[in-house]
Amino acid sequence: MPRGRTRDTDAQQRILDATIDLLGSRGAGQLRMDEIAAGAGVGKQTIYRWWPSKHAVVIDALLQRSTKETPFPDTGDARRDLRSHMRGVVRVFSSPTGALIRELVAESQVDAVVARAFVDRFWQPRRDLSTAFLQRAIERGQVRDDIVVEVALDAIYSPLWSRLLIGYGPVNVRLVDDVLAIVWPGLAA
Amino acid sequence: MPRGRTRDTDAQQRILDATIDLLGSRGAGQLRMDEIAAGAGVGKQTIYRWWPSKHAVVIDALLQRSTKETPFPDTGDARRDLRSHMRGVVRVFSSPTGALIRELVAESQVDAVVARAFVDRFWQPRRDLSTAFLQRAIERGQVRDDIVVEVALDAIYSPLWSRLLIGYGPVNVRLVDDVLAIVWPGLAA
Amino acid sequence: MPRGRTRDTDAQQRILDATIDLLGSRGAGQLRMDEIAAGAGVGKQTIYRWWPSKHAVVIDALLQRSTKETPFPDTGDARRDLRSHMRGVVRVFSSPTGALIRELVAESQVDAVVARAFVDRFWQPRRDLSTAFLQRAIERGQVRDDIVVEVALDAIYSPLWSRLLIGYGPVNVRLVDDVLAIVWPGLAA
Amino acid sequence: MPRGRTRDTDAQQRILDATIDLLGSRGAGQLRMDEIAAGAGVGKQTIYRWWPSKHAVVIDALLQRSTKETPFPDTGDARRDLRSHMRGVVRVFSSPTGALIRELVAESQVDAVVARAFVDRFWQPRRDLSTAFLQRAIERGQVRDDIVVEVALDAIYSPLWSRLLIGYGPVNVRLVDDVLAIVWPGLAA
DNA sequence: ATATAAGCGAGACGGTACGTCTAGTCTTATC
DNA sequence: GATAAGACTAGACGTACCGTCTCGCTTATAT
Repeated sequence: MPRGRTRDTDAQQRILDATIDLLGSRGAGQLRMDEIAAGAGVGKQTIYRWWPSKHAVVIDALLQRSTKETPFPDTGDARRDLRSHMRGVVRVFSSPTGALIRELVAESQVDAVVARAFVDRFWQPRRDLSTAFLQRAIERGQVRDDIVVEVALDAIYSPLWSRLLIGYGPVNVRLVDDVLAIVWPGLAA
Repeated sequence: MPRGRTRDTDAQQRILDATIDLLGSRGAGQLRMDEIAAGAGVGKQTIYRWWPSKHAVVIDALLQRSTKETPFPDTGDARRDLRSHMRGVVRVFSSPTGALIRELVAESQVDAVVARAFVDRFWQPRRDLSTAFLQRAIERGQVRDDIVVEVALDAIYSPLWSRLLIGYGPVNVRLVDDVLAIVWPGLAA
Repeated sequence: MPRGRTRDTDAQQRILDATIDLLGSRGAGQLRMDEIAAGAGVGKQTIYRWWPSKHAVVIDALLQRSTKETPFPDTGDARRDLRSHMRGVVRVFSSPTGALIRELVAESQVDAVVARAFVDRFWQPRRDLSTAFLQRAIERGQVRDDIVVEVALDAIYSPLWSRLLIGYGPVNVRLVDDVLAIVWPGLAA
Repeated sequence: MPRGRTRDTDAQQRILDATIDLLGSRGAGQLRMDEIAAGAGVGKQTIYRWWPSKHAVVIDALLQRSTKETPFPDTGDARRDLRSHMRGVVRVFSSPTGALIRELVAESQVDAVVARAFVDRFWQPRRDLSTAFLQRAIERGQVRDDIVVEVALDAIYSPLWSRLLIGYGPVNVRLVDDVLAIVWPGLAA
């Protein structure tokens, strides 16, 4: 065993929790390093030991919080499963996680490193799950096989994203059904 | 007419131009009040006299620059007209105007006043034109009359927006055609 | 006679009055050009038409206000006349004129032009009167003829000035008598 | 002992040094916070953390620089000792310290807090030394015991001060002798 | 009577320094 | 030796005030 004080592994968790608390309660853009540190009962240096920047913390907080938040059911009915997943996305957007996402998208406009990390670590893994879902549905013959999958997913999900980010309209269950009503005809086999 | 020296509209224009130059050349988040003032040959106070915040300037710059940038043609063929308009949007997103939009969306996550102004002054007027277009197409019998127009427009345009803001894929002419391929079947009468 | 509207000589007076009012009521360092203009019901340009800077106005206000404020009596008794004059100085220092003087001395530390103007136009004329008074007393045989007159006047008056400017002690009638008690023996023939 | 990084006394010293350099080389009123910070290699916040205002820095610079600059000799000959001390004051007034003093007196006209600090921390301690000196001389029978000590010191020193601050005449060794020639007769027992 | 011209109040202008804020780094005493 | 505390550098922010410039109005002389 090395000498000296042992690492406080709990601190890392408290930092992520404080990040979510602050962003969730005050909204995107109101996050201060001093406050994360104070809220976690931690020195700022401890944060910077593990993360290179404020937004790296936010990404990890987002990843930890949102793991398995929106699973894909597999009932065999592709439309129903998709609807179920989209409802999960709506719930996430309305939760504190929504504030984390908004914070990161805001910073993504400014900082290409954050943008890259957000896409690679948050967006793409979830997109991959959706892609797999859609391809399964194609193989089962529930969805047409001549569509561009990537763009199909855009048509399905991006209305939720643009409303989250621009705020011109509600993000709710009703929206999910309206989107499907319009998009599904172009997808169904 | 009020007494006193009148507002220097040339200075106002130089401020908006400097804003666009700086945002266009350096990207969102790289805009500094001192630099706008220096670039416009203006004192900072002159900016603050007429705009309440940096982002109010950006909104005005955006509005001035983007007027009539993406007109709606009316050939009678709704799909063709829509495609033409979407290509215009793609062009705008790739121009310096795209940087203005990204700057404002970033700030919208943080500042509700900016978010409101962006929607009311930029987004909604353009959305109204799109809405009118779609309703015209419905009346002509080219588009189904049982869709939710607002959501239909989301399905059409939001893929462009989410790619602009999140950056997971290209925003180009190809995307326009792919989106139409998926969405149009659900719209066509 | 030149064409055009004639100068409003009353405005000049209102400017000086406003300057004294503001300095007198709020103290040195609290004088703003905008407020002088507003107080005098005048545009700032009108002030700058007649005076090159804010402190040039203050000097003129001081000169106008203090003319003949502290006359030298001539009773034939040099000590008594001197005491009477010093009492006048004490009164001036306690009046709004004191604030004008403090303002100008403050600016004199910073601006050599103001310093020069203050000495040449305010200080030296008064000093000349004192010098004349002292020389008269020497001629009459009431004051020794082997003193350096300039320095004798310093010994007499500068205690009042240093107290005005540094504020370590009161400037009152009692001080006048105490100063004379100490200095007069070195002056009396 | 409190936790956390301790005050960087070297930075503190560099701030005071930069203050003296700037004031000494450019004169009173030419001191800029940004330049002190740049000259000291320090952030502005560090200055404001330890001093409430620019002039609080100047006072501390003055105190540090002038400690023991003008000691009182004690040869037993009061007039000679006084002359020696006054020559020290003349030297100080001609040094960069003179610029610090002029800066503080200028601000004293405007800011009562600075005025109070200047008197309490700089003026009064030195005045106390002079008072003690004079009382010693009285006890030794070299100076009359019926004078007001405070005013005697005014008569001695204030000619130097009023010339420093108003600038109507030189502050040099000659002045010291001339002042003593006039004032000493009123003091000597 | 009309044209011309200077002075005027109002207030916008360019510029400079201010004091504040917060990111990310560095240093100390403590555990 | 890792930690909490917190001081550190750097740099943008929004405000205040100076002295200048410009507008439309007023007041006078010259035609």
